[in-house]
Amino acid sequence: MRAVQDSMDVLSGKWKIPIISSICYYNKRRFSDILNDIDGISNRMLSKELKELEINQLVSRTVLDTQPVTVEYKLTDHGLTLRTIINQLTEWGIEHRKVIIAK
Amino acid sequence: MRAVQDSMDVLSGKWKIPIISSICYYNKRRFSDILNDIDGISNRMLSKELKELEINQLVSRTVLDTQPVTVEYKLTDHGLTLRTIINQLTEWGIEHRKVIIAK
DNA sequence: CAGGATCCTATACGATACTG
DNA sequence: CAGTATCGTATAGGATCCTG
Repeated sequence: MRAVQDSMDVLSGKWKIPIISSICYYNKRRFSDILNDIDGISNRMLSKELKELEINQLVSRTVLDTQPVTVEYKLTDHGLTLRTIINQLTEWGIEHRKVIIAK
Repeated sequence: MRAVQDSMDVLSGKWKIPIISSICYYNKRRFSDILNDIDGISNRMLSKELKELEINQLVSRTVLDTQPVTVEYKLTDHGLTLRTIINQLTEWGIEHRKVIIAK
């Protein structure tokens, strides 16, 4: 189980996967856009989680020379390897909903 | 992002995925065996998480008529649909470890 | 063996306000 | 716009002991 626990150490929590999903879906995504994509997240949490994802090399941060400043997030090559997992989790969420409602 | 958040509502946390992995790997698994499979989990947490997984219809519980009582956990059909995701998360954990160490 | 009860701590998370 | 600071609450989780 060790390997899967390593994954969850990085991906667990309420927001990591949704954040990665947002960036993945749009390829590049600005802070405020991610904030809007994800239902219920606060700027404090988004900031904190993005920092952790950066430390774990899943996400890269680029400050754009605009006025006012905007910041663009992308998935790193390593982050992109999560793509199929994200897609499957999305499909699974839809199916899961049906199962629970059916009961 | 809604669908992936639905998934994470059910799967998030430190232990759910490792628990599912353990049961999935062995097909059937007893309480004490899962306890041993997963590094660092307490019986309190295992009990609590299994109950939640049962409520979400991912796991089924069977009390065996032995002395003393043993309890066997299996994945439901719905739980089994997580199989490929679990496998990919396992592989990803291994790769992630390499990436982090390489840095 | 499989848990429940109790108690306690850590941290995840939320709300609001502020700044370069 | 993209955060940081501060504060407060809730929940996750750990340790230990107990029981049918």
